[in-house]
Amino acid sequence: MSTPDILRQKGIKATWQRIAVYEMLKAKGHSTAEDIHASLIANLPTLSLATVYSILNLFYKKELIGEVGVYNNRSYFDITTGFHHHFICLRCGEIRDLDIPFCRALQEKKVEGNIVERFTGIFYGLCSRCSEEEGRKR
Amino acid sequence: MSTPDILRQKGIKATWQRIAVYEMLKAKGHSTAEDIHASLIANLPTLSLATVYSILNLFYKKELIGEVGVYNNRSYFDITTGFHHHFICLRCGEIRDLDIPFCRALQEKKVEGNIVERFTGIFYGLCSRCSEEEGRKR
DNA sequence: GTATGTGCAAAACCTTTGCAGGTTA
DNA sequence: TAACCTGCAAAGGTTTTGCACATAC
Repeated sequence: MSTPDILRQKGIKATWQRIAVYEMLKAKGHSTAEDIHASLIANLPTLSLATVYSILNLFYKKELIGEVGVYNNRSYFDITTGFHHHFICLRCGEIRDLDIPFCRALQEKKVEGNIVERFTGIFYGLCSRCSEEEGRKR
Repeated sequence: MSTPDILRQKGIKATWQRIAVYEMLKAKGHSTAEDIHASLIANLPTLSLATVYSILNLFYKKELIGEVGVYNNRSYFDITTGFHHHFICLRCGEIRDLDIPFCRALQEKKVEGNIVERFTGIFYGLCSRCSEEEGRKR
């Protein structure tokens, strides 16, 4: 399905700015507003950062995109919407999707009597590549 | 053990500001720097917000306290340090500790080949109390 | 054509920093 | 006493807002 159709399906009017932001998030994976703006501005010099923020917030509210969470005081967004965990490397900053089986409570969208709407799960540490490199140094 | 001793045991010099912040976090549970400052300022008018920030960051670095994560762009701290999940109610803002059994990978401090140092897991939704109240309204 | 989105600049917000003066051990 | 901590104010960085203009449907 084309990006304009994906947007319209969620009730989002398809402007070229929105199409560009959506496709850049899909291409780059986990990104901040600033990341996406920086990547787009070369080809779209008139696109403003405030617009990127507003578009990402709209997409998130309409459940077109998900969020990784806040890292270094910046919000990272995710093209994937389903509940899943992330791993963030404190050395290289890479963000990886994890495929951890969820507990039954979460699959039922209920934990300890509370109704779950959203979930954020982040592991922080050394990614496998960085820990290999650190090991080689010693 | 007294608060000064708890601090010193972690290699933290026991000033009255630090003792006050630690005891307030223990009393209030999950709190932001602003929360703690607001609660203390009535009795300790000279305590500055910048000091509360610096104390909480110090405690966190020394692993005396934990963190819930970032919610509404504010960092919430936790008197408990062990890995555990939280539930945040989007209606009343209450933060609850959850007792979800962790997957084996996490207990091993390793997930998919990556070494885990820290973990943040937050469920967002309607807490049991709020969902009862909402149900009563309808 | 009309409702809605965008761009710009400024504001709002939380958090950190630099430095002078004060306090702990 | 020596090292360290605190308070103040100002700066830093991200995100939001208000308004005039432009665009999608």
